[in-house]
Amino acid sequence: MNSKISEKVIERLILYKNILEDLENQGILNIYSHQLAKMADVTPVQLRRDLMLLSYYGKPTSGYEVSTLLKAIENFIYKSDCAKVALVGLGHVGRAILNYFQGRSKLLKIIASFDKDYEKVNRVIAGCRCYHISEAPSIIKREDIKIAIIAVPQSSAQEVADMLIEAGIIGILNYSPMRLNVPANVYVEYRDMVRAVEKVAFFACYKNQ
Amino acid sequence: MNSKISEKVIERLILYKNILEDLENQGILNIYSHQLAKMADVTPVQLRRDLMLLSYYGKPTSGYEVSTLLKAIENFIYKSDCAKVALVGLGHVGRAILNYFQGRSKLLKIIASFDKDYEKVNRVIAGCRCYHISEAPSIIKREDIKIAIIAVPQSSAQEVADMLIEAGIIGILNYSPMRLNVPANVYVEYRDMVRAVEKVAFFACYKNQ
DNA sequence: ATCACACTGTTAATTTATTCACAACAAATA
DNA sequence: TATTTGTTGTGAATAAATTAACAGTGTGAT
Ligand SMILES: NC(=O)c1ccc[n+]([C@@H]2O[C@H](COP(=O)([O-])OP(=O)(O)OC[C@H]3O[C@@H](n4cnc5c(N)ncnc54)[C@H](O)[C@@H]3O)[C@@H](O)[C@H]2O)c1
Ligand SMILES: NC(=O)c1ccc[n+]([C@@H]2O[C@H](COP(=O)([O-])OP(=O)(O)OC[C@H]3O[C@@H](n4cnc5c(N)ncnc54)[C@H](O)[C@@H]3O)[C@@H](O)[C@H]2O)c1
Repeated sequence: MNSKISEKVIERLILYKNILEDLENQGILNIYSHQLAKMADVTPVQLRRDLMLLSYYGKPTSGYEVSTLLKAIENFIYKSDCAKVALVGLGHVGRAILNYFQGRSKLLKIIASFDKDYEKVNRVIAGCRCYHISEAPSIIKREDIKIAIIAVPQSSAQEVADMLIEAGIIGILNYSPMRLNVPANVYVEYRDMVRAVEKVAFFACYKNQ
Repeated sequence: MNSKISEKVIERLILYKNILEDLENQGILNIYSHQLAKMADVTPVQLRRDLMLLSYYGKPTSGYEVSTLLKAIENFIYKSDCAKVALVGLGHVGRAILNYFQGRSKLLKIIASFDKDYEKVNRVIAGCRCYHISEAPSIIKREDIKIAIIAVPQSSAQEVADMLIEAGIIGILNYSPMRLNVPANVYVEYRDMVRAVEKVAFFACYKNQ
């Protein structure tokens, strides 16, 4: 049917969505492509091109209506069967994530967290209870959770991933530096901050000769 | 001189570097492009193409020598004048970063952290002392720090960025969701985990129809 | 009314990134 | 020695992403 949707377009649409949420909160009703593009650090043409994916149309006179464009993007991006998220590993990173995440996405919710440390089990952080990792398969299946965040040490990441996938997880955000071996239908995104800083350091210097 | 270097190539080179470090620790001396490519989830051709940026050559018989290829990539990626990193904001995220980062990059070191909360000032975490944010300009100038990680609340991110840039920072890794307004010579990378999870959720569902 | 304007949506052109296809090569084998 | 094998490095081809160019359109000024 559709031609393949690229990662970059989706990243940009999600960014536009964020910006539009802010604009809506500020009570701004309409916006032109060049204004929104500036806020997103893209060209106006690219923005308009990206919006072609949606079935949404602005007006040459008043530009885009913030609320309806926002809805159109949400509609395109959000898949309601991927709304529930599990978090594995309640160490430094896991807690930072949990404290930050809840309520920040209109659709996505972390509805369970897991750890192997009994000190952490049964604690409730940001409205989310922590269960022992051994309960993960049954809870993930029962709640039909499809998305997981991995924040366990590198040495446990692969075994945790195997277990999650076995239980039905199809999307993983992996904060450990471990490269995961997963079946083809599972989507994995890696977030290693060391790599991120190295990239920044390279391009910062590169830009300045 | 050279044609422009793309972000994706650099991200991949950094990933190859990581993998090669692991291989070196495992005592593996040589590796073929198809093996390394598999570990990095790229095609062998792409890997070889990427290595064309380096002035490094493998052998048709034994492939690449792990140690020398690693050095070649380090040589290409690491710019010694961007080795020092500052961290601003010692909350949940800041502490997670500090605990994780030190010693994981051969070149980069977080040599100072800053917070406005006097409770945190003078604490030493992972060998890095925390200073009051008001001291940031002088320390950054004195130590000639060029790279910074921002982990303060969204509401303070722009003012912190302005101050850092004024003090000489040219590369920022921004963990707050705030879009920063910066001069053209400053490179900014954004790491918002809500956006990341939303991307994962989209593509996980997309992949599975 | 009509014109100039400022904007959107989209086709076409261009640039960038990836993949294909193969020459060159060194070792192993017959 | 000649041949086969498996690899690298890269020019050429293809695919993907971005940018340019412009037709269409409602608005407000003249
Ligand atoms: N991407 C980043 O920015 C970043 C930053 C810091 C750390 N990290 C990585 O994230 C991961 C977590 O880092 P951290 O600083 O939070 O570590 P941590 O040691 O503070 O926390 C790890 C948690 O995982 C739990 N755990 C360990 N094995 C488990 C298992 N098999 N099942 C369930 N839970 C298990 C531990 O009990 C602990 O609570 C590490 O892999 C680290 O390398 C990433
Ligand atoms: N990218 C992610 O994965 C992720 C995850 C969680 C939080 N966040 C974001 O990262 C930022 C920090 O989150 P957190 O959970 O660590 O928050 P936090 O409240 O735990 O920590 C913020 C820290 O910044 C300090 N601070 C505030 N204003 C400051 C200023 N002007 N100068 C210096 N220090 C200042 C505070 O004293 C505090 O120590 C927030 O913007 C949050 O939105 C990002």
